[in-house]
Amino acid sequence: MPPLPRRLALPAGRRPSVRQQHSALKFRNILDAAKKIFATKGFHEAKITDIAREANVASGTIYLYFKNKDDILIKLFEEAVAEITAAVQAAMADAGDASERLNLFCASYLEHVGADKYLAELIYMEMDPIKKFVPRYCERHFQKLIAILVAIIEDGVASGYFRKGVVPSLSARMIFCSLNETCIYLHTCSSGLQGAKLETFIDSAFFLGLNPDTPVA
Amino acid sequence: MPPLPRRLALPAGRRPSVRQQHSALKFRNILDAAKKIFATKGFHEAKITDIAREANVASGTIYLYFKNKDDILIKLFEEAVAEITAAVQAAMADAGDASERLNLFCASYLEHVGADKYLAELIYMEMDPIKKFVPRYCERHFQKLIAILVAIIEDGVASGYFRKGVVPSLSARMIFCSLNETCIYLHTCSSGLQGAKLETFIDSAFFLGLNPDTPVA
Amino acid sequence: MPPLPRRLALPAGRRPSVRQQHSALKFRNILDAAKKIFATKGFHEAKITDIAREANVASGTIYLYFKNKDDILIKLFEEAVAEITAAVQAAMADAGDASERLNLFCASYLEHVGADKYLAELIYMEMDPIKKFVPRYCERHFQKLIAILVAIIEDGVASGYFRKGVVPSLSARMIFCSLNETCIYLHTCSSGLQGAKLETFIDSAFFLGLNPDTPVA
Amino acid sequence: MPPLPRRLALPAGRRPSVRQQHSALKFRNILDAAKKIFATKGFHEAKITDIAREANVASGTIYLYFKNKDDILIKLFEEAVAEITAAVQAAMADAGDASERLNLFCASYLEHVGADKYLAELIYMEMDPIKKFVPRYCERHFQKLIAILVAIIEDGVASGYFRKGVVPSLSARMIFCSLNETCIYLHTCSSGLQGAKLETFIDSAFFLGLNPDTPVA
DNA sequence: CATGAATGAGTATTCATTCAT
DNA sequence: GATGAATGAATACTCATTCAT
Repeated sequence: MPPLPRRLALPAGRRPSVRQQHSALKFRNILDAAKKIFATKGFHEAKITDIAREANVASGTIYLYFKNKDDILIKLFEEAVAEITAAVQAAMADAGDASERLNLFCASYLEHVGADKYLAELIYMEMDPIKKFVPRYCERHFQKLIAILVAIIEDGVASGYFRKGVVPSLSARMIFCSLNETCIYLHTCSSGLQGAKLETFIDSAFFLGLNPDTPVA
Repeated sequence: MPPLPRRLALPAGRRPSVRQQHSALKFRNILDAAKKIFATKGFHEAKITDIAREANVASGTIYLYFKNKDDILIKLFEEAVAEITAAVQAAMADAGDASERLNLFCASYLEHVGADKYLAELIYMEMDPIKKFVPRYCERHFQKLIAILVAIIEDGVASGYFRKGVVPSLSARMIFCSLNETCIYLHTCSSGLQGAKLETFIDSAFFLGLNPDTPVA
Repeated sequence: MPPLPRRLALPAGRRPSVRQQHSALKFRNILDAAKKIFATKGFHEAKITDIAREANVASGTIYLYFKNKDDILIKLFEEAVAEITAAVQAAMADAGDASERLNLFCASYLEHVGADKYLAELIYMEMDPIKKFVPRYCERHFQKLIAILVAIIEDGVASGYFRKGVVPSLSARMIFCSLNETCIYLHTCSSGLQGAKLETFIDSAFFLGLNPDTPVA
Repeated sequence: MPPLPRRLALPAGRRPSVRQQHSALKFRNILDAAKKIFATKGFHEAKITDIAREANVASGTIYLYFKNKDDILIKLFEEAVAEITAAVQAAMADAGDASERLNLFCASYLEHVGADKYLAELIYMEMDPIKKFVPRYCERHFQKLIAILVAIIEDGVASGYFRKGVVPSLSARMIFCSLNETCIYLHTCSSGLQGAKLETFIDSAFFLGLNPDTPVA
C-alpha cells in the first residue's frame, strides 16, 4: 500500500480556453448545460457528470458555483421565472383592460418560452403543485406567474370583462397549463405556427370561454 | 382507500381457484398501495418497501406480481386508462353531436377521476409527454384518451360544431390538462364544487372558446 | 441508452453458508472484522468495503446492522467498555482496601485487554480526550473506566493508603494510559511477559515507583 | 500565538536575502497556523484552506513550502522534537545521576510543552506507535525523546538508582505518556499548578509511586 | 407461494493538488 | 513567487432485486 501520495492528480487534457472564461460565463455554461440535460433526461436521470461534460467543466467545478444538484435546478427556475415575469410585465405595461392584459400575458409568455425548447420542457415538467420528484421549493416560483394571472382574472371578473362564476385560481391554472401545453406543441410540431399565431391560439381556446357575452351552451 | 370497485386483476381466462383469488387480492392490495404511495411521495421517493408495508406483504412478494418497480406504475396506468376509457365511452354511448360528446367526456372524466384523489394526483404527475422522471412508456396510455378527444374535436370542426382554425391535437391536450387541473383543484379545495358543477367549470373555461358562434375578440 | 432495467442485479458468487448465519453471528462477524480493520488501518483509512470483505458480507449488509460507519466504532467501544467494566468490577468484588482494588483493576484490565491485540490498539488509538479524528462521542465510554480509577484513588487518598497531594483525576489518567502502553508493549514484544507477571509490571512501575529503595511487593 | 522564538525555517546554509526572509516568514506563518488548526480540529478535519486562511496565504502557496499536507505535520513534529530535545538536553547538561537526569528531563519537558497548548495537544494526538490516522513516519521523531528516557533508565538501573526488573523501554513509554497526560491536564485545568509544581506532580505520581510509605522527595 | 435478509451497482460530493495568470 | 479557480479521484450509503428458506 503506497503510504504517502494520496492523490495522483495528474490533470490530463487541460482545456485552457475554458479556464480563462470569466466566472459569470462559467456559471452560464453550467446553467445552460443543466437546462439542456434536465430537460432532456429529467432531474433524476441527469447526472452531475452529464452536466459537467455538457458544460465542458470538471464535476467539481460545478460545486464552485452551486451548492448542490438541487441548487442548480432552483437557480434555473429562479432565473427563468424572473425573466418571464419581467417580459410579461413589460408587455402588459401599457395595457388597458383585463382582457387585453390577459392577451398580452399569453402572447408574451408564448413568445418567451416558445423560443426556448429546453425551458418549455423544464417548466412543463415542473409545473405541478404535487409533483414529488423534484425539490418541492421549485413550484413556488411559478406561483408568481400564476398569481399575476389570478389578479388579471379577478380584475376582469370584477370589472365585468369576464363572466361571473369563473374561479380565478382555477382558470389561471388552466390557462397556465394550456400555455405550456401550447409551448410544447409548438416545439414538437415546430413547423407551421409562428409569431402572431400564438395569440390566436390561446385566444381561440380560452379567451372566449371567459367572455361574459358568450352565450352559455 | 377510495371505494373503488374491485376490478380485474390477474391475467383473465383462468378459473379463479381459491389460490388465485388469494393472488388476485394480493395484486389489488399491491396496486392500491402503490397508487397511494406513488401519489403521495412521487415515483422516486416511493420505495418498494413502502409499498410492501402499505400492502401488507413482503417486498419480495411484489416481484411475484410485477416485473419491477416500473411495471407497477405501468399496470396502474393501464388499469386507470382502461377504466376511464370505459366510463367515458359508456357516457358518450347515446350522445349526439361532437359538442354533446365533449361535454359528456369531460363530465364523465371529472366524475371518475374526481372521485379518486390518488388517481388524480398520479395522472397529474404523469400526464406529460416529455416528463422524464417516470418510465417513458406510461404516456402512451393517455394517448388513448387524448385520441378520443382529438376525434371528437376533429368531428366537431368538420361538422361545423367547432370553429375552423382549431388545432384538434392542441385543443385536446389543453382540455385534458385543464381537466386534470380541475381534478386537482377539486381535491384541494374539496369543499364546495360538486357533481353538476364540474361540467359547468370546464364548460365555462373551454367549450365556449371552441364555439364557432363565439365572436372572435 | 437502455431505458428500462435499472439494475443488472445478477448477484454472482453467492456465499450460502454466510447467508444461513444467524443475525447475531453476522453482527459479530462485522464487529470483529471492523475491530481488526480499524485497529490495523485506523478509522479513516478503513473503508467500508474493507470491513465487508473481511466480514465476508456485502457492503450493503453492514447497513442492516449498523447505522453508518461511525456507528460501528461506537458499538465496538460500547461493547469493549461494557466487557472491561464487568471484568474489572468482578475482579474487585471482594477486594479490601484501595491499594488492593487498584491492583486488581490493573491486573484485570491487563488480562482482558492484553488478550486482544486489536482491542488494545483500538483503545490506544482512541484513549484521548482531544483526539479529533474519530467521532467525539467515543471518549465518554472510557470515562466510565477512568471514573472507577478516580474513585479508587480518591478513596485511597482519603483512607491514607495513597499519599496526600495525589491528584486523583490526573493519576487515574496516568495509570490508564500506562496500562494501555503496557498492553501495546505486551502485544509488540509478545515474547516473554505473560499472565501473573502483568500485575508485577504495573506494580513495579507505578505503585512502588522507580525508586530502588522501595521494597518490591 | 504562543510566544515561541522564531526558529529556523528554510533549508539552512543560505544567506537570507530580503526575499528569503519573506519566505521564512511565510513558512513560519504556515507552520504556526497548521499547528493551531491540526491541534484544534485534528488532522483529517483540518483542511488545507483552513490552514491557508489562518496563515493569511493562498492555498497554493502552501505547496511552495511543503510537499503536501502530510509534510506539514512532519515538519511540525521535526521542529517540535528538535526543540524539546535541545531544551531537555540543555537542562540535563550538568546533571549527576540518572535519578536527577530523569527529574530534569521531566521538568524541562513539562516546562516546554506545558507552555504551548497546541503543541501539547498535537503530541498527545500523535504520540502513538500504531496510530494509523496520521502518516506513519511521525512516530519515529518521538523515538528520539523516548530513547533518551530509555538511556536514562537503563543507566539508572545499571547504577543501582532504579530498581532491577524495571523494563526501560516500557517505563520510558509510561513516563512519556504520563508526561503528556500531565501537559493536557495542565492545559485543561489551567488554573492552579504552575512552574515548580510540575516536577512535583510527576514525581509524586511516578517516581515515588502512590505508596504513602514512600518518603516524599 | 411468501418471505425478507442479503446483495452490490450506482452517484453526489469533497478536497488535496495543480498551474495559468 | 503568489494566487485561487479548476481539477477529478475517491467513497459512504441507498435500495431495487434476488433467492434460500
